[in-house]
Amino acid sequence: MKKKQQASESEMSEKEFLDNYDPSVFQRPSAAVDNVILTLLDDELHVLLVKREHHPAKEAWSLVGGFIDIDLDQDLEATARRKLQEKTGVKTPYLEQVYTVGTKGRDPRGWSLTAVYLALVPHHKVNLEAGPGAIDIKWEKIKGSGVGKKLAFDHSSILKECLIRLRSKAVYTSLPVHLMPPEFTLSELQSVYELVLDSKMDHKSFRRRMLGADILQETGKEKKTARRPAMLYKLKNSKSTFFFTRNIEGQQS
Amino acid sequence: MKKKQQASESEMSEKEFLDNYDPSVFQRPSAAVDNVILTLLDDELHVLLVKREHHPAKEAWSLVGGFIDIDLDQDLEATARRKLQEKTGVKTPYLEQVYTVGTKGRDPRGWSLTAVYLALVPHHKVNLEAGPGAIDIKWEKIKGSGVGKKLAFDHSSILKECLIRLRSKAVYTSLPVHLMPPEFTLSELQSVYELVLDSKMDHKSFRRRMLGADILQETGKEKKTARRPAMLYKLKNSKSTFFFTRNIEGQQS
DNA sequence: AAAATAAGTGGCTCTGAGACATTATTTATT
DNA sequence: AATAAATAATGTCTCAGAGCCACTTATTTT
Repeated sequence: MKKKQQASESEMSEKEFLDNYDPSVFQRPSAAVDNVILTLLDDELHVLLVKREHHPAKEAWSLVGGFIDIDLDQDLEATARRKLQEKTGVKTPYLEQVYTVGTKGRDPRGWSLTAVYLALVPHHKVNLEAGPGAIDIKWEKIKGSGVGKKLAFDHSSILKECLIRLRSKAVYTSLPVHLMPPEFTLSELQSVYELVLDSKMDHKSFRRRMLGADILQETGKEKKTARRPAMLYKLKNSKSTFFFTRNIEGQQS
Repeated sequence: MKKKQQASESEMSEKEFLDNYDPSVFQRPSAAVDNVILTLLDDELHVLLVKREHHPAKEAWSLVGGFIDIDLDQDLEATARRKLQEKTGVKTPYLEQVYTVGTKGRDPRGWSLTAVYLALVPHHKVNLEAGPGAIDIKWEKIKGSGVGKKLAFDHSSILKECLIRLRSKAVYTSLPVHLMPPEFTLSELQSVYELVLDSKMDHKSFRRRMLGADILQETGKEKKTARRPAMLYKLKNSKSTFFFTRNIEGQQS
């Protein structure tokens, strides 16, 4: 259903063209951003879900997203950050664009696309708020490649893709550090890797690898537990992700 | 500039909601797909460019792309394939979604986003045709992280990102095989890797790595050159990409 | 004081990359 | 026909870092 372009433009200047531009020449798909926001809670991965207030998929649980607001948002990432901050208060998460899904049928309102972002947030930074458009918000535990319930639209498959991304990157990067609290022990970090990869690792290899990457700094403090105290580390550069030249494998757990 | 949603929907069913749905509640950004189509020509990487027939950026060189046609295209990748086939006739390329750029200012017509695909095509499969909207089409040689000329909109930066993607993947995958003709020697494949990574590799390591991946099949035939003939190989599975567990580095060339 | 447990180290093997010398197979030159 | 030149292909060593696992250390519990 295209309308006709409004004039023969052969002799127009670009300025004239733009002054006459009719944005409805092509019907546009709707454009949104969805965030898969992951955190660590009770030694389990959790994803943030909101319960939709409005149609379509009213009262279904969905990822944290929304339409691009062409007045408010300078770019795609701004939409992602706006939605993220609206629900969690977190301003500076690890945020990575994963992919974009766009199909005729994924939304009953018609052709729609959504740019999917993966956000990793340390749980202590989060302040949940349902906010506009949501009647509830909660952390849902990850089981395998998703959550135990159906999600709105194609959000289950989006979540699945993001978990695949997290897991494949954990094999050759330091990505999981972005789930950690400000200070943590190497054993705690290893447990997070083991959780993400669902695989046990040798602690000697793990220590060698992480310390060799030169991304951690000793705090000098020790974690007091019921056993031998462990060194507490913090990130040297909390914004960056380290890429190893070899994969870590571990064994099936 | 939002219009008001058309009715209080609290008691509506989803069907009623959809029957009344006004898609202009939010103004939508324009949505396009752009392909970075790379091939190997005269032992150099080339990218396919078209010269724009219409405003904006009239007569500027640009990537092969266009708006999503919500009637024609089932999904984003269909748009990418449609545009690719329109210009090159290639139906089954290696095609990978790289990322999506969307900003207020990248297109003078207003907020726009484009899903960027990287296509690798063996040169012998290509049949160039300018087609509608283009007054010229050509292969432009890659120099460093781009081409020697300015491109329309933000296409220079899109091209740069795709080259980064290709180069980083060449370090740990068999991706460059998708640039090869149906049969090729290991030395020829190594030259392509060296071209992509701009780095010389040890041929023993390279052979070990490629043969160990079990993705190549001897054809039995030999390439007749002015020197010792080399074994010709073909891909075992031309659609897949192999992931190595260790990076290849090479030395600066 | 001994047992239990988690933190952390030592030191081996194994895989695959890097380096580089050597051998093999062809054409061109004499 | 013998030799030179060039590229294809192999042999074999070193090296880095993962996997493995026993051992030592520091702490609490019994």
